[in-house]
Amino acid sequence: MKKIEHQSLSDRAYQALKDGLQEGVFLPMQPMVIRNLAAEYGISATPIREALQRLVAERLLIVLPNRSIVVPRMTRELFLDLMPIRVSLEGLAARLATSNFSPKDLEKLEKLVQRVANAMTHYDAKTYLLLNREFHFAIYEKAGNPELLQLINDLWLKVGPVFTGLFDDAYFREHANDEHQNILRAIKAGDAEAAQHYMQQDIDIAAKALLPLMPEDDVT
Amino acid sequence: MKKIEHQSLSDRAYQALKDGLQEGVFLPMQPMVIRNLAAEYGISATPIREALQRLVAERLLIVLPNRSIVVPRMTRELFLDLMPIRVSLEGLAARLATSNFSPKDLEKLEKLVQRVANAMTHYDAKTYLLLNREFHFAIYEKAGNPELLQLINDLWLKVGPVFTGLFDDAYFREHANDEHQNILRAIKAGDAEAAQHYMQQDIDIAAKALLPLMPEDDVT
DNA sequence: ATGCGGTATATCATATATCAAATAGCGTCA
DNA sequence: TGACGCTATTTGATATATGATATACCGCAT
Repeated sequence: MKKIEHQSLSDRAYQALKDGLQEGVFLPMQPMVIRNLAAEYGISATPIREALQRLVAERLLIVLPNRSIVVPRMTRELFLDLMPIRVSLEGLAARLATSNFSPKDLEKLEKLVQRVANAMTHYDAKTYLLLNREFHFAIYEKAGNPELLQLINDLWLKVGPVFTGLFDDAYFREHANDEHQNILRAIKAGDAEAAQHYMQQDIDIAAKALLPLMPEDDVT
Repeated sequence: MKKIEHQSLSDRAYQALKDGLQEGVFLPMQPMVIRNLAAEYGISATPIREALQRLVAERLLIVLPNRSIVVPRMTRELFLDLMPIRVSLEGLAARLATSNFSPKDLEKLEKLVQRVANAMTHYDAKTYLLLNREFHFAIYEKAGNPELLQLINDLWLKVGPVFTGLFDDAYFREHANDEHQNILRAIKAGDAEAAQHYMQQDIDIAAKALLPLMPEDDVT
């Protein structure tokens, strides 16, 4: 008998909004009006308001001076602030994870590297992005540090929407999977420092590919 | 004419609760009952609930399976999870900060190191803790990365309450300010790598002093 | 003494009404 | 035409009532 899982409306609204964020449904700087969202989701304003406030507390949304809540526009400055943090935390995660892989885990990781390569060969940006994320989190989860995983997940939610620009960069397209292979090799060799190094390289290269796409500071 | 700053009840409740957290007013694992807090603060349940949910979203509070909200008890495991993150982020902040100090900033930092030493000489734990925090954040703020500063601030909110145990450790009492002096020297020399290294040492030494005080995993 | 069922109570979650604040729109005046 | 004042409207914030869920307590049967 399957346990009945109760989920509050607030939690469900939160998840729906978060999915919408990930899918880029909400335009940056466009007010997310509580009453409209409530009507759209067929529930009252309260759980919507709670879900929005929660996303604000998680810094995925911001409150403007007129109190409306919006998806922040990614700016060059914010992007530059986030990158060293990602390098630092994701490098740490790769280092912590390195000694925690079973042969089965390694096999899975190998398959992911291959599938990433395949997606790139076919210029399949959408699949690439999904698999890239899967590859990275297959490693970060092995770090065995829930707090760290959560922080990294939050970071990805913030910068995720701009990853779609990665395929615009020819250098990136050609070298993107090199670092994945280097990371994999280091992990297989149990070389935590190397894994950290190549993970940081991967993030650095991606950041350099994306930076030209970042708008100058907000001109709202 | 001073601008009239409007602050919502929800924001004010949030700040009051956060202050309470910092001062250790709320016992770990003791339910924070919305109605009681609302009565105590003289406002309705809604802004209290919002403030609590916000603190949950920031992971400073947790929701138990029975839906009550509590301050999580710091466990050995959580502590061990948080420390490498602190080492990583606060080391990064020290490194980023190193080239951003004016002579006046350095003077201020020097005074703080002296005052920390003074508090230790007088076995003044309370003053020590305040000044220690002030010293650290004087540096982190110089990193010029608001996202990073926020993350570090959050981490300090989580582990802050257990810092009171630092004075219990004789080794720590004797060596605590050594690293501060090393950090200061590195910053004055503009040596970002050294500043990072000594900052990480400082956090590491403090963690080792605190670890014996950490209870085994939750036995609620 | 223990386990079970039912009821009462406590407390969270949600809906709704109302209040508070911001903005839009309109008319008037210089 | 632009600035100002006023009103209406929109939208967030809060209060309150009610629904939903969890827990405590009691009585009864074994």
